[in-house]
Amino acid sequence: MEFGLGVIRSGLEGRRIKQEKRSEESDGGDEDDVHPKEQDNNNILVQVPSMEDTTGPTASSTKKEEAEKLECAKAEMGEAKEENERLKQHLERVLKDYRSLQMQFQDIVQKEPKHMNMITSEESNKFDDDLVSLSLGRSSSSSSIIPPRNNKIEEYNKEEADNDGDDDDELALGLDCKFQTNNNELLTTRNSSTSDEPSNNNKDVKRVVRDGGEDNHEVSQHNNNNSPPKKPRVCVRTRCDTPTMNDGCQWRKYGQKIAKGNPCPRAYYRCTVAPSCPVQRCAEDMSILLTTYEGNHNHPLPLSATAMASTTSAAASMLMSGSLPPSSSSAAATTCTSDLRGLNFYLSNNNNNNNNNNPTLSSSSHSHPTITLDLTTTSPSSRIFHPSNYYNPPTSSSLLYPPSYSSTSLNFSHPRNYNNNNNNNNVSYQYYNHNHHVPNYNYMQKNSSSTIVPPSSSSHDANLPAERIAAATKAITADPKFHSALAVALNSIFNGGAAENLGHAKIKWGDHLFPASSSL
DNA sequence: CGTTTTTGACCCGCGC
DNA sequence: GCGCGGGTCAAAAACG
Repeated sequence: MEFGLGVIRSGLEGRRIKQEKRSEESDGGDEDDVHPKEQDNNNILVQVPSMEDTTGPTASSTKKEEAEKLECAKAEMGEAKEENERLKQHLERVLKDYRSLQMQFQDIVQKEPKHMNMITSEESNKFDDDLVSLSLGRSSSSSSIIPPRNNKIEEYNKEEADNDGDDDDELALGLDCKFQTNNNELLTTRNSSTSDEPSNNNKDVKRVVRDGGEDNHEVSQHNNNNSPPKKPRVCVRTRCDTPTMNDGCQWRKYGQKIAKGNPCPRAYYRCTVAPSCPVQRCAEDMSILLTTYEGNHNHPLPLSATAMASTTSAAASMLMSGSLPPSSSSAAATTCTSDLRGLNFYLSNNNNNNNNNNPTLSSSSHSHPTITLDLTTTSPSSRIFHPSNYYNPPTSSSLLYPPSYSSTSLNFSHPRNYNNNNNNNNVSYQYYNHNHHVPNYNYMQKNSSSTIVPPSSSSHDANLPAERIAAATKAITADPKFHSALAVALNSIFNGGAAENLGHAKIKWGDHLFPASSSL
């Protein structure tokens, strides 16, 4: 961890890091998967001097030593290979467990349709994991969303009919998530317009507003004010040492500002494949990286980027659909935050949390509706759904959130570091490992006009995050009150390369609490 | 030479 | 209306 180095490594440092990163990527993704032991072995092999260098009276003994070293290195390499095989088997086993878990999940959903608030049980039964689309490519119907509840459905259907054909072939990515049902219907949650659309597409926003109550005040206010709705933002707090979070996308920095009261500059990034994706880093704790996603990708995403995109998409869906519990709710783990950019709150919240170190998901209020996924902390799974263990009474300032936006925090469990509160950096570390499968983005940029075909889904490594994210996204959008659904999504990301901790993950659905890995 | 980063200027929304 | 701060622009610099 490089405390004090600075958030945005300006000048040479930042550039050096990026260049190093590029060189790593250009070496080929598979090489990044080399087990540390194998890397060590490679080093050993390289360090073995050439036989030609051994001359003189000590040549024979040197040769002997070298031969021993070589044998030793070979032995270690063999061990590493064996371990690699074991890990592969482990991964396969976890995948199998995961699919088994999916089956359990579907069984539960089918048995208890009462938990499905946003969609009917029939619709939920139609879902097939193989048919889940995360809206990561071209969408044929951008306007189809989860129908509103109550008697607004008719109105929704009317609008839907009027809208048919208007948005065909629209590129919609990022903050959309879409489920394809068995009868080829597309169920999409839409939170904001794509960059190609007018930003004030109130119709889309209105459709995801829940009827009645005060949960929808944020969006309805937009409508009342005749002002364009602000795009939802999804903040992801992670611990990492790099200037930006490696989320699978390629970002280009276009600006930097010194935020008042923040020693770390806030950098602005755009997705270089297409505009509209600013990313910010802003933190007091130098190890904290706050990445804010706003807007939708309007281009196909590399598979490795779909995990974060779909997670943020799902989170934004929850936010904009008003499915997050109101701040006044007595729902578990609900806290109030005054301001997204009031990072003091988040940081102090964590720091003062008596080592609970619970990852939190917070939707906070500002000019933009924002939801924050706090991935910097860990929590014992035994506390996951016991809010009294980690609920922090809101500070006086945290109660000052504007009424226009609900301010909500969800808590979820992070299975990693189950017993290790001091190893927070593992979170980001594992995430970066996850990006070892990042495709060659230079290719994408140079061939931006051509169709980008994602890697074959037959690859376990590449497919795993998207697969899990798909299930998680489905869970989130299926039941807006399912707080822990986001945990599924985030577990999906962070468990991509470390199956050994899945045994600590628990997923709650309705009254059911079951481990993420059924056999562990 | 093309791409990316840096950085000061500018725009705009919001609060007072 | 004014000031502040967030966000963006664009020219210059840096880099491979």
